[in-house]
Amino acid sequence: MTRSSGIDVAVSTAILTLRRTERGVVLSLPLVRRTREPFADRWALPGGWLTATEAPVGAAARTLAETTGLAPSYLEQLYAFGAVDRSPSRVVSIVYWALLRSDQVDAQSAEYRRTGLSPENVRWFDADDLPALAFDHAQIIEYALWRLRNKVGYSRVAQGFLPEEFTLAELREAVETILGRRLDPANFRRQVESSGTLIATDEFRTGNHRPARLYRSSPDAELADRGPLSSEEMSIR
Amino acid sequence: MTRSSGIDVAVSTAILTLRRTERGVVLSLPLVRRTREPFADRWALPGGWLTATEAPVGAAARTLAETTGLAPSYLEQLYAFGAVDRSPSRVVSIVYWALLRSDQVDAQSAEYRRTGLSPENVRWFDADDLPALAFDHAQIIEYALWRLRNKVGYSRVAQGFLPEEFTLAELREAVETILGRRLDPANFRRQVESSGTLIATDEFRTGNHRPARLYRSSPDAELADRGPLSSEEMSIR
DNA sequence: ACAAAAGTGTTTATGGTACACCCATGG
DNA sequence: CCATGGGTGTACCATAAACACTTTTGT
Repeated sequence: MTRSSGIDVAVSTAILTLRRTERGVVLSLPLVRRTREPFADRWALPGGWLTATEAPVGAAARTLAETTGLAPSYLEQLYAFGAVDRSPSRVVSIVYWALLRSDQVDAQSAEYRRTGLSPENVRWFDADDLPALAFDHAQIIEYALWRLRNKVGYSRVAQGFLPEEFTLAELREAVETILGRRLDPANFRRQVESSGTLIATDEFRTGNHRPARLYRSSPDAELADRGPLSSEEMSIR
Repeated sequence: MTRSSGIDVAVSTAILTLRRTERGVVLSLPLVRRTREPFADRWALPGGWLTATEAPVGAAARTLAETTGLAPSYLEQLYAFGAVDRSPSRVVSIVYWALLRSDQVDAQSAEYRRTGLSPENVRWFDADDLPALAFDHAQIIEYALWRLRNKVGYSRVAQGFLPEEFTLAELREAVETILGRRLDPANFRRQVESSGTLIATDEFRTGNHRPARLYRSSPDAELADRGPLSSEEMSIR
């Protein structure tokens, strides 16, 4: 039997969320500091080896939970990277990309600050201010961001960043951050309203000005097309 | 070292072309009859094990050439399939999809008929009339066709099926076959002309009626976005 | 001359964009 | 009552769809 011996399979995930910082809302992602060679002490995408009894998407969900303690609101395969020279040993990485609700990330961070114990070797970075990365992870993140920016235009992935209930201004701010440009509030409202992906509640967010109606994601559909995980998904659901 | 031992990596390719049959032009693809277990005697996508010294895209191009004797006009990664139960042994398949120029396929078939020697265990099937397939290859082909139909709407992949020079009616027939519906010739002409992806020649195809101008694909751009193969592609180019 | 495909013109609908304007609340 | 964001109305422009019409060839 001639098989592909000598090739290891890894699963990594680009985990994206929106964080409120001094310079406004920014796209952020958690990275893990490597403890071994190759690329010891460099930052890398969370991940690990694919085990014999685990589906790739399951491995992605597991490592995501291990590094962040959270469940993703969206998870999709990004690409399989397998160039011969991308690692000293021969590694094929199946990379996923995921979205986390920013309120859950904020709650998590507050919890860490409160208890004083936060995960070692995990840190959140702004997507536009990344450190030197291990392997080809810089290009991978670049591609994940491209995919996100692309998909936000024809799907409702942006809702994956937001809590259960949100205002249209909050949804618009998320999209604006992803795209890196401002949108017309009036036109944004009409587009998203006519798309039928939102459910208006009777509640309002009260603040400094006129209260804004709260919406929630319509539950009857996916945030976006996630590809052919029909069969794969069986094993995780 | 805990690695992903026990997992084999395969590369398969859904190779698509258009063939002229009794019932008009149809989407077709070559399948290979398996000679071993599992799924012996079943039809399957062309492919093989990923070797330690080969990039996945290179393996796809190689097996494609081995089964068809042709070079693809388009080649893109489709998805990495890795469900635990998709094969008796643990196999992760990195699947690509490719387009072949129909004139090259026709010439190849004519050559085989002429010489009498055609590849054993390889046969072309209509995409809408497939036999029982090995593994999860039926779903894989379904997804490849979905991707093609999707991408034909916002790129010029359809040109990958056509020879060097072609008429707008031929391009339209290709798109109509992919989408499974008729298009308005006048509107189709304007859209493709204004897209700037075609170069008009001074030649005309003479036939039963008014001669049609021949066009060729503009060479300065890809047929479609093929994802992040920047680094991978280095090794094959 | 006629059939049929190549190619042009015109009308209408639709969706996005820009922007003026009104509404409701906190201060 | 004023500043500010929430929310509505409307004109404008680009593109897609539908379809009438002209052109050019083979028979």
